[in-house]
Parts: sequence; structure tokens; C-alpha cells
Amino acid sequence: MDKGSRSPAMTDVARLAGVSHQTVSRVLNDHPNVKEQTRIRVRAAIAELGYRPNRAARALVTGRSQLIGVVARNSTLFGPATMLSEFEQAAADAGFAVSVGSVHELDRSSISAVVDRHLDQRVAGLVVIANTASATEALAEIPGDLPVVFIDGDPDSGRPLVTVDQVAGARAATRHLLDAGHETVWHVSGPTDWFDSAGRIQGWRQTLEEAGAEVPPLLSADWSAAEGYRTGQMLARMPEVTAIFTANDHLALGILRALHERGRRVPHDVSVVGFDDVPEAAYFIPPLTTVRQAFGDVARAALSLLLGQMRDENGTANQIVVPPQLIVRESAPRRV
Amino acid sequence: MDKGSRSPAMTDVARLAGVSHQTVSRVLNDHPNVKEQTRIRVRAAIAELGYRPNRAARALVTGRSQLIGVVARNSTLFGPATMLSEFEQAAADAGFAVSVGSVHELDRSSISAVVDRHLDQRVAGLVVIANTASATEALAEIPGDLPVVFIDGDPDSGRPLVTVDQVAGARAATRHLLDAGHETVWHVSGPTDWFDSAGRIQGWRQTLEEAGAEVPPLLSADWSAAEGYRTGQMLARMPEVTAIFTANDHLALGILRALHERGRRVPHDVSVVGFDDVPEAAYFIPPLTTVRQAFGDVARAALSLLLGQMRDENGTANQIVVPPQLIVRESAPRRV
DNA sequence: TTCAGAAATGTTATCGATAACATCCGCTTT
DNA sequence: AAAGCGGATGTTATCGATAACATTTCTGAA
Repeated sequence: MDKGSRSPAMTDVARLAGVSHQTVSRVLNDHPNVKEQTRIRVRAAIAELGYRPNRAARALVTGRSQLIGVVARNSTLFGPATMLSEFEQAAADAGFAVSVGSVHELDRSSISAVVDRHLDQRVAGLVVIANTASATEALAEIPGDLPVVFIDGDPDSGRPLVTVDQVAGARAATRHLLDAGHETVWHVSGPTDWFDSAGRIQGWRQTLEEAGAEVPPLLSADWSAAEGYRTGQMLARMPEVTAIFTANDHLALGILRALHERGRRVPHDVSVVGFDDVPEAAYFIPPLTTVRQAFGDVARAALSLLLGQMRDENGTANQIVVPPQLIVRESAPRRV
Repeated sequence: MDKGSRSPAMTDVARLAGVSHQTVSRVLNDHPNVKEQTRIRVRAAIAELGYRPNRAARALVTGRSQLIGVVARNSTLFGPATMLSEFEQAAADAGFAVSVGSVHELDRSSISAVVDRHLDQRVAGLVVIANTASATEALAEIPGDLPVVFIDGDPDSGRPLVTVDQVAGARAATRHLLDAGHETVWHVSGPTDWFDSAGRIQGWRQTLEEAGAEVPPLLSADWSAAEGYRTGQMLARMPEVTAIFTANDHLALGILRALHERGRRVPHDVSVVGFDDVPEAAYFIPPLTTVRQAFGDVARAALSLLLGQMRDENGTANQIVVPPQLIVRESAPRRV
């Protein structure tokens, strides 16, 4: 309440409660051997002084902070941005602050630099949104004793990982289009070095093969509406293309526009399915059928894996896969 | 290089260089009174050991960390997300880490909680993305000696502030539509308690009044495509509506779809101008004329104000206004 | 009643940096 | 040649917490 003076330290609390600072520390850290009555007295003193522990001091002596570092590609893409936001929220609820470290590219030296910065800050754990193979490689240097969780990383790395089941999502999308009567499905993928892209390609291809459908050539792009548009201009000229599955909603937006310009009606002539379910997807022309990823669930799962590692030393490398959900709208209805 | 052992401390460097740890500290902090030769010797020792200072220890003794706290609404909206990402990048270049603190609502108690968390971490400064009036009010509790910069906050608060010139952006958009021959311009605003919204409303209204045009009733919405769509359904039924200026691109997207459904052609029957220039705006149907905000410039300006405050105590409350830019595309061409 | 052992609490050392002050050295100045 | 001075460096105290060990107090069994 009193602004002017310096914020109270543990010894101030101790003096007021008539105990030693060590006892205050024990109360703060929920040590068992403190008499209930003392505990109450100390808590009262803490409340009265408005005391809050100095994290820097704690970090110095324990070598660990209440800070979780996040390594992410510098990006305003819907997926990563949402993931970061959700993770921060979950971490805050658990009493952790989150320090972001963006990188332009997920190459070795950029990642090293960011990881170093996080180690400087003595982060208690690290979350790596490692959506490309190059990122996974670059992480050899993370000290073994630092808890780390990967999001969208390499499933075969054996490290703790949380990911959306991209293969299942792609299968659902492809299956949906086949079931609607299309002979085959074209796929516009994201950059092929992203794990997300790879999983979606795999699910798409598998589903076509299992159905005995012809597998058209793979078209790959970046994640932008611009490339979706360019690719769409080509696809729009090919009358045999009646169903397109794109690796994200922005690509789909570009494709919708290209189809529209060429006079190919969606879904009458061509059906389109996206991926992500960005909030605007329901307002595309026409509303987009897409695959929703539960980013919030992913973020919370990642946090719980991380906290688990911080508690037990024997962090069994756990992997969590979150299922996606197909959202059917007009761009690809059940039946054309 | 040697992973196994604990990371070296200042005394290790001192021993290797044959000086005292204080001299090492002086070299690290660029103090003037160190002989060049000694400086070189110490730098060599630092490099050899791969020494990097312990931020926690430094924070403890100085009471300040190399950490900048950001308070933002928990949001994946394009503006705030981009701003955060850009700011983090700029801060990293200046050697600062960024700790995010999201809040669901910018009300007093949520903000207090986040600010408290940041104070716990002994942040060196605070950036508040305070786009509503309620946020500004809630910030009384920030200690006066802590450097703070507001982004998109209250221009009349007198506190250091960086903002995009919303009024100018709205004027350019409205002017553009009037110049194209429209008798008046309708406006779909964002939530009226956002400063951004208020500035855009003001610019729109001023421009109409100056041109002697009738000012239609203000339509206000949230920032979503969903509400844009609902509002658009109404506007599409009114034949006198020929020009619409929306407070962001997602609203415009919803409106485009509503117009499309009602058979009103854009731009032939109705012209539409958005705000933000999200990357997909160029691929809407039709491509969207909009107002681009230079978020990167805003972020860098905010950082430099903050660093300025950290250096001099006499932080003159400076305000920086970044101009926006009209991007003309098909949804509202120069001439219909 | 006494004593062992556990529970409760206190004392002192420590983490790794910066701040404040002390010292040493070489040079100018008189 | 002695005093004075400032540049270069070293010594010691300090920030605020936890760890390790020491001590006191309580409890229950012999």
C-alpha cells in the first residue's frame, strides 16, 4: 500500500511475525515442519506488509527462475500466434511468466542465439515451437538437465512433444471430399520442411491410396494467400480439378479468389477444404469447410508436460497428440 | 564448450585473466577506467571460458533486470499480435528479453495482477498495449520510477505514448471514397471504448462534415468477421449505401460476403475500404482497399522511448505518432 | 522420570553480480 | 624532491532469497 518505501524483504516479514527469515521461507515454500500457528502468523505478516518474494534472489540461489522461455519463429501466422497466447495464459495460471524469443528463421545459429538468451535468464524450462526439421537439429545444444517440450516438432525425436494429429486431420478432410463423390482430391501443401505440412501430405496421400483414387501431383506453397492465389490460377484452368484440400485457410482464401475470377463456382464446380479454422473462415465466399486445431489444448498439454519434467527428474519422454475436428461449411458440403 | 561443469562465474574469469572480479565487472559494463591491455586480457578470458553473466545476480543487486514486460490483451487479433512480435524482435536486438503478460479483459483487477507479476520479475520497463480507456485508468498503480510506454493508449494522458495516427488513416479512407464520387460514406466501427475506434470514428466524421456530406448513423461492432457479416446484411438491403469504411479488414470481409449474397457488386454497386492491411486483404473478393499501419515502426519507436526513459531520469513525456498509408485495391478504386 | 528421536525453529554460508571505498602507482607541479 | 592528483585496480559489503547445519522444544516409550 505504501508506495514510497522500498518493497519489504523477507527479513521485514520475519521481524513482524517474530520469527527468523528462514521460517518465513519455509512457509512460503510449503515446507512440512512448521507449526500451524506460526504459519498463520507469518501469513498475516506477509499480507500486512504486502510482501512478495524477490524472484531474482530466488533465481540466484536456486539457479532457476519462475520463467518459461518460448522459442518460436517470428511470425504472426494464426497457428503460432494463437499457440503463444494460449500458452502464456496457461503458464500465468500456474504462476509462471513467459519470455518469448522469436527467430526469423529456424536455422541453427538463430536458434542458438535465442536459446542462449533464455539460458542467460535462467529459465526454468523451454517450449520450442519447432515446426521444421531444421529446428529440431539445431537443438542439440540445449543442456540435458533443462526441461524442454516441443510443440509440432519431430515425432520421432523421442523428446517430449505435443502436437495436433495432422495426419488424422488431413485424412478427415480428404475422406470428406471423396465421400461427397469426387474422384480424387488435389492438395496444396505448406512448405514441405514443416512437420505440419508433412503430416497433412501424408494423410492426404494415404487416404487417396486406400480409396484407390489417383494421386494428383503435389502442389506446394508457402502459407500465404498470395501463393494460394497463384496456385489457384493454375488449378482453375484445369477442368478435371473438382476438389482441393489446402494446408491452411489463407491458401484456401487465395484459391477461392482465383476460382471466382475464372468463373468456377464453389462448391458447384469445385469443392475446397482448408485447415486451421481461423475466425474469419466462416465468412469467406463461400464459407470455408476446414479442419479446426485445438491450440488451447495443445498449449495446456505442453505446459503440463513441462511442469511434470520440472517436478520429477525422471522425465519420461511423453508425447501427447491432440485430435483435430472437421468443420463442414458451404465450400465443401456433404453432397454437391 | 564443456557442457558438464557448471557455467563459469565472474571469479573464474578473473582468475584466468589474473585480475579481480571487479575489474571483470568493469570491462563488462564498459567503465572508462580500465587499461586497454587489461580489457583485452579480460575479453580473451571471457571468450575462452564462454562466460556469460548471470542476469539473476545482476538483477538482485541492481534491482533491475534485462527484461521488459509487455501488458497486452490476450488476443490473436492481427494488430496486437503483430505489435508484440515486432516489439520482441526490436527488444532482442537491444539485448532485452520480453516477458508477455496477457489479460482477458483490460479491467482494473486483471491489469493489476499482470503488473504485479511483472514487478515480481523486476522488469526494467513496461510496455502497455492499452487500447481501451478502462486500461488507462487501471494503471495508476504502476510505480512512478518504472519506465513505461503506452501503445495505442490515451493521447491525453500525458504519458509516453506511441500510436498510429488513426484520425489521419480514417480521413484518408473517407476522403478517398468521397473523391471517387460517393455522396457520403457509412462507417462500421470497432468497439467504441477502444482508442483506435474512437480515432477512426473521429476522422471519418470530420472528413464528412468538412465536405458538407451527410453523416450517416454510426454502426458499431466488435472486430470480428461475424459482426461484419451481420452488419453487412443490413447495409446490403439499403440501396442508398454505396460506400462503406470499416474499422478493420475482418469486418470488411464479413461485409463483402453479405453484399455478395445479396447480389450487390463490389465495387460497382458498393465500394468498401478496410483498415490494417492484413496479409490476406489483397486476396479478398474483390481485393480490399485498406489502410496499412506500420506496426514495426510503432514497436521500434516504443522501444526507443522506453530505453530513453531508462537512461535519463528526466524522462520527458514524449509522444510519437506514426502515419498510416492508404493502399488502393479493387474494392474501392479511384473512380467507379 | 528420563531419554531418544522427531518436529520446530534459528544461524550461518552461499549464489554471482554491482557499489562503495581503499589502495597503489606514475606523473605533473612547485 | 615532496606533495598532490587522477587513473587503474583491489577489497569488502551488499542485494534477498535458499541450503545446510545447529539448536531448541516437544512427544512418547522404557
